[in-house]
Amino acid sequence: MDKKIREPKQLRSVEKKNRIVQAGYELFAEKGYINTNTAEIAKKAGVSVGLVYGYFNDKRDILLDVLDIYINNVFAPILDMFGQISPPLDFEKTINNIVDKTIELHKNNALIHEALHSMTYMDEEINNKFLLLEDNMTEKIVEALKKAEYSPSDVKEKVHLAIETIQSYAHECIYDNHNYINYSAMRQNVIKMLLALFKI
Amino acid sequence: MDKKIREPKQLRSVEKKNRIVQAGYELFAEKGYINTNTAEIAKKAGVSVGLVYGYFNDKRDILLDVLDIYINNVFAPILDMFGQISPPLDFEKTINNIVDKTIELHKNNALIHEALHSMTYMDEEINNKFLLLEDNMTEKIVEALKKAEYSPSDVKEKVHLAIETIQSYAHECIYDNHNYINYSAMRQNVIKMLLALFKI
Amino acid sequence: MDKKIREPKQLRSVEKKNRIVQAGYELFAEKGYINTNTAEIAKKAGVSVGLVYGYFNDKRDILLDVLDIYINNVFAPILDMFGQISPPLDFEKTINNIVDKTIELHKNNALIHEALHSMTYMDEEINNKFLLLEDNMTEKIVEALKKAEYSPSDVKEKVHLAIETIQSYAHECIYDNHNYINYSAMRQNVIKMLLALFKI
Amino acid sequence: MDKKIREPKQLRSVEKKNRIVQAGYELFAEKGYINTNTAEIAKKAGVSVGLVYGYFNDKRDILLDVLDIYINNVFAPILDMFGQISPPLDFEKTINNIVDKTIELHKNNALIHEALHSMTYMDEEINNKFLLLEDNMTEKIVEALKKAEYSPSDVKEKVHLAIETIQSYAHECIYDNHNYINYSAMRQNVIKMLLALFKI
DNA sequence: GATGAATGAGTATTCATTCAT
DNA sequence: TATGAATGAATACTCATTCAT
Repeated sequence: MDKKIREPKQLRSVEKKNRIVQAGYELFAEKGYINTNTAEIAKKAGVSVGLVYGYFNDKRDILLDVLDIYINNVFAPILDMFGQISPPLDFEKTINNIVDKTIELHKNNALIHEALHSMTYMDEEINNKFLLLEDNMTEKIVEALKKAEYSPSDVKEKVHLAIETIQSYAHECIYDNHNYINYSAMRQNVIKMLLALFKI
Repeated sequence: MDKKIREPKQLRSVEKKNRIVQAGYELFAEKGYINTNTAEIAKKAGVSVGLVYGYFNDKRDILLDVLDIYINNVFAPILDMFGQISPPLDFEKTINNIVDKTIELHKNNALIHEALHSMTYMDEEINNKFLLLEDNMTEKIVEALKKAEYSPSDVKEKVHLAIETIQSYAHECIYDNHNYINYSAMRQNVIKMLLALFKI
Repeated sequence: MDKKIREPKQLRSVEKKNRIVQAGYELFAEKGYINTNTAEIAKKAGVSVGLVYGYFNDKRDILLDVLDIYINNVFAPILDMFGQISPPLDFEKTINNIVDKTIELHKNNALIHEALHSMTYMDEEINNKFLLLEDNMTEKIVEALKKAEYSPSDVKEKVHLAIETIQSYAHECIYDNHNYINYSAMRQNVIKMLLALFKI
Repeated sequence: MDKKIREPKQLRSVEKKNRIVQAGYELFAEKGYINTNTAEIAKKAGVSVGLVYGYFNDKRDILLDVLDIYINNVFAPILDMFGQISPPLDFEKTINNIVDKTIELHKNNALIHEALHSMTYMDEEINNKFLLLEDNMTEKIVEALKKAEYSPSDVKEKVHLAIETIQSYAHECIYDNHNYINYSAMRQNVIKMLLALFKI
C-alpha cells in the first residue's frame, strides 16, 4: 500500500505546505514536539487538519521537514563564511568570527534546536540527519581550509572537535548561565584551546 | 489536600520503592519517558499501579528519582578519582584517566543519559538538576586541583570547558561513530587541547 | 490554551449534540450523574467518546446542558398557564390547575429532577440555575397576577411560598407515599392553606 | 458468607467506632459523601483504614450510621418541645417556637442535611430512613396534640404539611437567600398559612 | 484488635488519523 | 484539493477494599 501523499506541484500548494512546516517549526520550538498537536499546526498554518495529512504521512513527517529547514538555517551561514576565506588564513580572526556567528545562530534557533535535538534519542532518522549535518559541515570546512592552503594532520578530527567545542560554548552562553562562570574569560580559553588544536 | 505519599520505613517497602525507580530507570532508558506508561513500570517492578502512586505523586516524580540515581552513578566515580590525587599532579596521566573513566561511565549509562537529557528542554526542574550537577563537578574538581597545588587563572572556566570537551568526546565515541573519523587520533587531539588549556 | 469545542452549525451536527444531551439526560436520570460515565453517554448517543469531547468541555458541561433542558421542560408549561389567565381570577380553580399540572410535570421529569437537584449541594453553578429558575417563576407569576388585577401585600413572598408548597405536595404524592397519609385529604388542605395565604 | 463486622463490646472500641462515625459526619458535611474517601475518615478518626473496615462493611455503612446521628440530632429537640406542651394549647406561640427551633437546627446541621438528602435519590435505604423520620415526627406530634386535647380532622395530613412547610421556610432562610424576598414578611405568611391550616 | 501496604478495576480526557462531503 | 466532523485506542491517576503482619 504505497502512501498517497501529494507532492505539491501547484504554486499555491507549495506555499501551503511551507506554511504547515513553518507552523510546525514555531510550535515545536515553543512547546516541543510532543506537546504540539496536529490541530494546532493546521490552525496556525491556516489550513484544515485533513490537508495536513494530504501533504504529510504523519506528524513525524512534519518534524522531518522542520528539521530540514533548521539544518539549512544554521548550516548555510557558517559555510558561507568559509566560502569567503582566501589565503593567507588569519586563524584567530576566523575562529572569532565563527564563534560570533555560532552564538548568533544559536540565539535565533535555540529553541528549535533543543526541541529537535531532544528527539534524536528516540528517532533514528532524526539522529542520522543531525549526524549528516556534522558530516557535511566537517567536510565542507576541511575543503575550505584546503583552499586556504591549510592542511594540518588529523584535519577532519580537528575540525570536528572545533565545531563541537564552539557549539558547546555557544550553548553554554545562551542556556546554562552558571553564575560562577565568567563567559568572556571562558571565551578566551576556547580560542586558546582551538588555536593550540590547529597549531601546525 | 495534603498528599499522602508513603515514605517507606519498612525494609520491604524501601525495596519496593527502589524496584519501582529501577523499573523506571530501565524503561525510560529503553523507550524514553514519554513512551513508558505507569502500568509498565508497575508491572516491571512487580507491583500494582496503585502502589506506584503510593510512593510517587505522579509519573514525573519517578523521573526525578531516576535522575538522582543516574547523577550519582556518573558523578561519584569521577569525583572519587580526584579524591585520590596528590601532588605533584601528572596532568597528562590524569586527563587520560578521566577520559577513560568518562567513556566507561557513558557506555554504562548511555541510554538513560540521553533519555534524561532530552527532558531538560521541557522540564525546568530536570534541567536545573543537570546544571547543578555541572556546578558540583566543577566546584569539586577545582577544589581537588587546589589540593594538588594547581591553580591556574580562570580555573573554573577551564575546568568547565574540560568537562564539556571530554563529555563531548565520550558521546562521540559511543554514539555518533562518523566513519570518516579516526577516534584515537581524535583522542590525541582532545588531550592536546586540554593540555594547552591548562598550561600555566 | 484556547479550548476548541465545536459549536455545531451543520444540521447533522446539531442533531448529534442533541443526542448526546438526551443520552446524558436519560442516563443521569436513571443512574445519577456520578454513576454515569462518558463512554456510556457516547454509546447511548450513538457517537464516539471523542465526539462527546468535541461538543463539550467535560462531563459536567453535559450536565449543564441537561439542566437547561429540564428547566425548560418544567418552567415553560407552568408559565403558559399563567399567560392564559384573564380577570376576574378564579383563585380556587387556578390553584387546582397548577397543582394538577405540577404533579403531571413532576411525574414526567421526576427522575431527572432528583438527579439534578441532588447536585446543587456540591455544584454552585447548578445551584444557581435552580435558584434562578425560582426567581423567574416567582417574577413571571407575580406579573401574571398583576395582569389579572390581583396584587395582595407581600405578593412575591406569597407566590414563592405557594410554589414551594405545591412542589412539596407534588413531590410527596409521587415519591414518598407514606401509607398513613390520605393524599386527597392532604390536597384539600394544601388548597385551603393557599386560599388562606392569598386571601386579601 | 455472613459478614464479620465487629459489634464492639469493649468501651474503647465503642468510642473508636463513634470517632469514625463522627469523622464521617464532619467530612460528608464538608465535602459530600462522594468526595470523601475512607483514608480521610480513618485519619480524622485517628484509626487505621483497616479498622474502619473492622467496624463497617463498606463506606456506605458509615453513611447509614451518620444518618442515624443526624436524625437524632434534629428529631429529638423538636419532639422535646411537644413533650412539654400542656393544654390549653397556644397555637401561635407553639408554631413560632417550632419555626425558631427548626431554623436553629437547620443552621447547625445544614451541611450534613444537604449531603445526606442528596443521597436519597440513589440509595433506597437512606431514602427510607428519611421517610421514617417524617413518619415518626408526624406520629409523635399527632400524639402530643391529642394530649393537648387538640384533634382536628385530617390531623396527620395537616401535621405533615406543617412540617414540610416549616422545613421549606427554614431551608429558604438559610440557603437560598433570594434577594427579592423579605424573609420576615415571608415568615408572617408562613404562620398565617399554618394557622389557617389548623383552624378548627 | 489494629495496622497500613497493596491491589486493580474504573474513569475522564486527549489526539493522531481517517473519511464522508 | 480541501474540509473538519468523527473515531477510538491509549493513559495517568484514584480509591474502596483486602490481607499479611
